Amino acid sequence: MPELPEVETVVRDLRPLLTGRTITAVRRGKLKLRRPWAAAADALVVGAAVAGLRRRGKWILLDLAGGQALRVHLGMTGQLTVAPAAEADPDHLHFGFRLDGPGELRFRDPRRFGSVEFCPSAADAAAALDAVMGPEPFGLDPPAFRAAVGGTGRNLKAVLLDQAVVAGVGNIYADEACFRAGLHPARTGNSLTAAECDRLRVAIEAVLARAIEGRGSTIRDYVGGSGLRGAFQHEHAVYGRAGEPCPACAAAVACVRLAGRSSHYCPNCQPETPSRSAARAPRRG
DNA sequence: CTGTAATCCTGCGAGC
DNA sequence: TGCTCGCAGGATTACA
Repeated sequence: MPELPEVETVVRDLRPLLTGRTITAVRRGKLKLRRPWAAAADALVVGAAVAGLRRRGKWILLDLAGGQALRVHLGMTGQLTVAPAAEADPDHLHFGFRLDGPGELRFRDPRRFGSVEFCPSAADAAAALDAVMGPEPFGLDPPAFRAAVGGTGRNLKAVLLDQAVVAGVGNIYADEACFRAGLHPARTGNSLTAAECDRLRVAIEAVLARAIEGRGSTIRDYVGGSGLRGAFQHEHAVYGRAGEPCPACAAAVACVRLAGRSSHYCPNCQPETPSRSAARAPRRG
């Protein structure tokens, strides 16, 4: 499932492949995606050069030289790749942007939770994202983070999934961050001490940075912009490992439902009722 | 302010 | 082996 590290990997892969290239034709599938593509946008995109790519949370903004943008969300199973134009179409292909030269930018998405939209103004599109999304999770402001987490009675899982608190965290990295911080995901934000808030903030940044280094987690469908799979799933401490031993203490990883999502944790390293002896972050090796 | 659940969707694995 | 069924979940919305 593409979360921040996966989306960042796609952007980094695609940037050198797309920047400076011109879109020469647009192919579109018939099936609807999560958000609509305006039919009139086909003509506006053809002839446009790609000025750059950026990521905001789990969103991708593909800037065009004329000041417009394509806004992409990978949803659950979206794949945004550059492939040889001569390569046969895969199933579930929804967009093909032919480029000058041999390549084609393709959007494939079996489950169709993703979207590709044309934005007349890249600046407006970026501002719209900023308006609803919290800060990027690198270089978070400690007091602001403490205020956001400590000021709510929601559980940590819900808080971390809330894009308005921190942008880009999804189910996998919410669980992994809680594990690294030694915090039970059912703890409420306002039950955390300042030190625990700080630990959580550091854990979020660390796990996301490490996951980017591993090119993200490929659970099922995810691939980067060049079609390569991720490797960070091999480093998951708790996500998807219910019943398996905790890497820190070998206790069986537990799975409960929080905020409507499966939530994995170590009952030993992440006690629900914090005690002084157990309130230490587990080590990962 | 909370939480819960439905909505969108297909693939896959478990169970029989 | 083939069927059904439940689950996976990002963002949004409705409702309790």
